[in-house]
Amino acid sequence: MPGTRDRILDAFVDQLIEHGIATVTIEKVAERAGVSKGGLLYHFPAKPALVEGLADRLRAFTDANLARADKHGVVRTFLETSSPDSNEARHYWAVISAVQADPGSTTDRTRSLLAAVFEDWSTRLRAAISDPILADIIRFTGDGLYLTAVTGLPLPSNHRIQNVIRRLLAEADKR
Amino acid sequence: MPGTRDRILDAFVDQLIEHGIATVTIEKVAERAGVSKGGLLYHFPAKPALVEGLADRLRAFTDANLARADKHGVVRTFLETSSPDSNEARHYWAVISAVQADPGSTTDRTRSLLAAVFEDWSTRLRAAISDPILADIIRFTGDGLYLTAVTGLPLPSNHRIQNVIRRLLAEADKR
Amino acid sequence: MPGTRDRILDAFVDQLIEHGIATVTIEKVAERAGVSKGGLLYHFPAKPALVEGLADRLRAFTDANLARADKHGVVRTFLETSSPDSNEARHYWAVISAVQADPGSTTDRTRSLLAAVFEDWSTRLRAAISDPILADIIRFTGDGLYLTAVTGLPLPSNHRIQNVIRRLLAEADKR
Amino acid sequence: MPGTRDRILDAFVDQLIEHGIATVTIEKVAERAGVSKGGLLYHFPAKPALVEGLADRLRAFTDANLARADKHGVVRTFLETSSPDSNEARHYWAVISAVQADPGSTTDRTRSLLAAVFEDWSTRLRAAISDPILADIIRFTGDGLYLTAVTGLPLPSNHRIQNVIRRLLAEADKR
DNA sequence: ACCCACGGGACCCCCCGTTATT
DNA sequence: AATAACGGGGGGTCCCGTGGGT
Repeated sequence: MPGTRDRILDAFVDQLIEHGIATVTIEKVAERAGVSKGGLLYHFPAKPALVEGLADRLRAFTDANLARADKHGVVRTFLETSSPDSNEARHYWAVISAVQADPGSTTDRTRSLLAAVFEDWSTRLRAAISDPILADIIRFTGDGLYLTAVTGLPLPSNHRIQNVIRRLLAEADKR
Repeated sequence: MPGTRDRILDAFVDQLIEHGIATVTIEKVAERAGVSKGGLLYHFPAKPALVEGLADRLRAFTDANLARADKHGVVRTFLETSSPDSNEARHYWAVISAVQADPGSTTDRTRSLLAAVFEDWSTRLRAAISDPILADIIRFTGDGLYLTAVTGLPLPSNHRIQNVIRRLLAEADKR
Repeated sequence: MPGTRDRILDAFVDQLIEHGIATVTIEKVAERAGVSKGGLLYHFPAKPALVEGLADRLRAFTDANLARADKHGVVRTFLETSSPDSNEARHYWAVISAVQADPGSTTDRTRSLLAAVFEDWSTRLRAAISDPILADIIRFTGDGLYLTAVTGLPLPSNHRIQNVIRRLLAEADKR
Repeated sequence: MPGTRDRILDAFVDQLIEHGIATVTIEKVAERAGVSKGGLLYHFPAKPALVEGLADRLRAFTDANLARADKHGVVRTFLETSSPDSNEARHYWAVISAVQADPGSTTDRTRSLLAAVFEDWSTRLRAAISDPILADIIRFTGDGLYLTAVTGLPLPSNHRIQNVIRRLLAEADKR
């Protein structure tokens, strides 16, 4: 059984993905995590701390994926972790949502953790692909794909998406 | 002097872009628009109606840009309107933010207006570019670029962005 | 076609009886009457005036019934007008509801019109029935019956109610 | 010192009886109960819950009175509890007022509690009085008396009221 | 480590009544 | 006689965070 802290963060992410950041209240998260509100606030003294907890886990997930990228290939790993179902992607979106919805109540640490994750992938892609412009294109395509999915906008058919991925992989190999 | 309705919607977009959806309260919007709370609610009886008003204007902006695309070129126009400063992009983001923050309180009309705008650009790009996979890549790159900017994530230097755009324009011309 | 004033008062009574005094807003009444809110407020400058208009009509209905009582018998007429469907009973209840819900915003005129109607029936019953105690019993039974029905409490079967009425008529005749 | 819940319900009843249901706001009730708005809402998450709390207490008062009726006589106890000053009568009226003012926001539980109290008295009266028609007359007279008092309509002199009660007691004894 | 009871601020929205206009 | 647009107050309730207790 995972620790209380992790159960709380899981509940936060789940609630946000399912119903949107505006519906994420301390009470609902606590309930989903099977704790009382007081219990939650013991672990995370206030809402920004919750988001920071998410950012910390995002950092951890990213580190794991970056390590995996050494063996499986950077481009492939990047595009895989961009799938809206991956833990990294879910946390990525959760933190972005929270920060974006109310930038005023975001801790500096959250902001820099988020930016670092973004930069790390960008750097790694540019290191792995000799053509730097193509690296950026891959980076933005991945983000566009992912954000389109996560914002609920209509996605092209899976077939088309696979074609996009194949093409980018091929281009990256060519150079 | 623009009509009250439009002043209200302007204030809504401005507040959201500047401070995030969580800070958009009826009262602040009313104040920014120079109208009383009651006056605002006369025109938009509830918050979802405000978002729907935004979606209507997004539709109008998109129509104008789609028309312009016939003369200026689809790819170029698309990438231009993706600039976070364009009226279309601002409305696009505002509506996405609102829908995403609380999908439960979004009208069906808002949802379908938003999806239609997305689809219209996608269709137009695929019609203008003979290589359909490239069309999708351009589409997602544009979205990724735009959403990165608008979510406050670190953007690459302007130089790099221009290179990406130039490359995509060249590729689209080639085929 | 009835005048606007009467259409408004009809709408007021209908809305109150159907959905309760708390749901009676100027706007809803206006809509039901097919007038704009401004139109309504032209005829009744404020809410207490509306209730007073109702009390005036209650007075008129009561006068008609009191006149009818001379021919049809006081007890019988009283019990008939106590039926929750009669116009007098509906107005009676509407005014009582309004006064009771917020005695603070009731005009003196409304209050005295209401009391007068009550007293007039009481006096007339006592004049018609030689036994004054029986007259009071009939009076209160009628009110109890009526108020039970109008407050939505469970009524005895119609058979039982008819028995009550028959018994009271017989007793009144006896003395 | 009574529990917070009870202090809140007391304040609710007092405010309603003194100034009418339309003046019963959460804030005023909280203030009268010496608790903050938030504190009140902790115990009663919404207004209908408050009314339901009243209905629960009405049920309790009624049970106590029904028990007392075994020793003191049903008719006498019924007419006594119909006095507008009794706790049962006050709660009875408060719940009826609330339900009647806005039937749409009444919980099913409140409705059935109210109806059950009404029926229980009715049944008990009919069991105690051999003449069922007289039982109904007593029932409605009691209600009429009580509701007349509580709605602020002019009551006959106390002397006349006592006569009515004496007469009914005598009639009930006779058969 | 966790929970219950509570204070208090804010937000949404309702609703009344006024004013300018026709 | 009637309407549209608007100002402004207030009520319900949500939600955060605190503090005492276990």
